[in-house]
Amino acid sequence: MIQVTLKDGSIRSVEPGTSLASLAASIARGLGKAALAAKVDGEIRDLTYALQADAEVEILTAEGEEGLKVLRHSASHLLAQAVQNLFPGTRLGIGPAIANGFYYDFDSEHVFTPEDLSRLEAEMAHLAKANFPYERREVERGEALAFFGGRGENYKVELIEDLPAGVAISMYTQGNFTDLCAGPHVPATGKIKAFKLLNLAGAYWRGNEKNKMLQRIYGTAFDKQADLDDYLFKLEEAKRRDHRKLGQELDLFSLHDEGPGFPFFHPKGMILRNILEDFWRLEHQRRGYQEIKTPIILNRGLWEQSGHWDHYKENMYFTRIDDEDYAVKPMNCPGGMIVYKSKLRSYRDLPLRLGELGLVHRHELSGALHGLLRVRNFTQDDAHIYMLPSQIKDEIIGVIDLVDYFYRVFGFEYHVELSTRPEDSMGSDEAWEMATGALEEALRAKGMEYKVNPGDGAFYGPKIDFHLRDCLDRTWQCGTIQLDFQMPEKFDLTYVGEDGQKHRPVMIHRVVYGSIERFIALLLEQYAGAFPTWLAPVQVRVLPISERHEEYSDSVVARLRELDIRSEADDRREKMNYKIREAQKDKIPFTLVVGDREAESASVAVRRYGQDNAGAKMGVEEFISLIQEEIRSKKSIVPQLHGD
RNA sequence: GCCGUUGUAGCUCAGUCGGUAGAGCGUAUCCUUGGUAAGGAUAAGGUCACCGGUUCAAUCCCGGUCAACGGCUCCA
Repeated sequence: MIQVTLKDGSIRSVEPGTSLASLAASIARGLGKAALAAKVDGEIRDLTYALQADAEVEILTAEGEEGLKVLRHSASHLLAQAVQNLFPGTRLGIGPAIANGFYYDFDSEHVFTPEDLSRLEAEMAHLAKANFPYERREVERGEALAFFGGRGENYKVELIEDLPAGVAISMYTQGNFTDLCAGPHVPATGKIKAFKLLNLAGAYWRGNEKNKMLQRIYGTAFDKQADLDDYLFKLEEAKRRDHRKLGQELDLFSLHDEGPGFPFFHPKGMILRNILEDFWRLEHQRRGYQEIKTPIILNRGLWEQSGHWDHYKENMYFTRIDDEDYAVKPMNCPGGMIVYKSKLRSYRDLPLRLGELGLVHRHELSGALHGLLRVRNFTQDDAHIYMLPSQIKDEIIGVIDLVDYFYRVFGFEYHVELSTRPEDSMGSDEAWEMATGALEEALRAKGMEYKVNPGDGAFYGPKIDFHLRDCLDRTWQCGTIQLDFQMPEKFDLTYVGEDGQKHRPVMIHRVVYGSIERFIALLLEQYAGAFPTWLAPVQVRVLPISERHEEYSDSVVARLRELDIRSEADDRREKMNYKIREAQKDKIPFTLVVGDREAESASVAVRRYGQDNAGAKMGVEEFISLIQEEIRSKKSIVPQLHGD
């Protein structure tokens, strides 16, 4: 007998050779039915796996993330089977489970259309009903190559050839379909009950743009239809809070054919921008930053000196002035260098923190543009910190704290990534190691968790990136801290040390919002367009009940405006219900209804955004202190994200 | 940039199997003077993305361009 330790700590004795399926069934009949796979000593296995020695076992069901992942991976095989049945000759790429579902990449003569998706779903349902078991077979490399080679599956052959020697090569078969796959899988296709194919996309084989583009089909699968319906509903909800839609509805900004990727900001969008910038200036001033502004177009020589000409040219725009080459700045740093060098600096001046809200232009690929999240010109809330080597750690920590403070104010959750040296970069290995080490050290000192992105750094230095999430769960880099030993060298930056000699400063490039545009997009999605009072373009709308209340309504607006509370009156000849509805649709934090009763007593009837009840009547001055406190405290209510 | 889809009024969308277009919302004007999510009437508003081709005739069919959307690649 062997001893099996279950997740709850209990121990069971079973015969050697007992399968995980029968173990699950012996624990509870329900578990036997729900089991999809199991974790044995940390490794996820098929239920057919036979236990041979003492082990820790956790039965996985679709209730848990890992079980759901196995289910989705199996669903991708089901899709591949359906595709090959309906479109014979289609060659297979890869088909993994991903965050909220799965995909499979295909190479087919046939170009898949959205209509094909429902046909494929029907075929998948048919194959699921047949309840084919997923059968695992481990084979020799030669056999695997012969099998897939014989079927013309050149992508699978390539995968097998790249597998390191000594690795077990396994194939899974369900009915008439066999795929190269490490597994594990659910016991049989019948386990896949609730699934949906979502969209079609092109994807380069192995993610390399030099390779052929395959056709990718995305889908998702859940344990129960109700869960699937719930997920699809959430997707619809997410679309409702899409910043592109809200930006138009709330009249914040627009995008036009005349300037693809170059956003137009409307009056209300400008209010928001300006608030974000005012807040930024205030907080930076408090932390010892000074502000500068450098030109948007600068001479070619500067960009050659900075390395951008060699390493960033594809992303830059150029122009000619008086027969000389100029470039539109894609980054603010070279201009900042010139400011640093405009006078002699002493070690006493360091750390020197120079901030710049700089408008940069980058030529992004046309297919990459996305609302305000990916544009071709944007304002970076940049700053460059010039310092002594001994100040590096404290300065990085200072920036980490600053970013954290900002994101907290807006109620953002974020995660951190550390990006290391890319292939196309400049500088010595030692400098890169030193810089990367310094960033890591600061992260460790803050006790922050982070993910490493090898090769994702800037061409002049490694970086710490802060990522925020959009309404569709995609993450976007916003804040970043980049340690740079190259630019000071390239530009021969110096400071005069205690010893009276010239020394080389170290510098940090950093942004907090990242880009004002991107940050606004994420704020819109974060609040679903219902901005907290301090950010709302219109904070108060006053609704006079009839024409004879206009005078009073105007006096209330005038009083509020006197105190810089952004207010307006809606004195259209419309019914109260109509005006209330509009004020709610415009997501204005406070709607004040004024009629005879209010005019007589210098009061207002306050209705808050999103609250159904007719609000309380209160004195004008009382309302003013309420809203002022709310603005001062930057109070925000973050609506539930993603409904979960 | 690549793959796929889409492009009709300010917005959301119908429609025309080839005979130059329609609704709702919004806007304007008039009526209604109203108490917490849509009162009524009338009117204005479109080179059917753009450029070519086929045709007696193109918004519709074909080709190209541009843009948007979903991805891939890339990135704040």
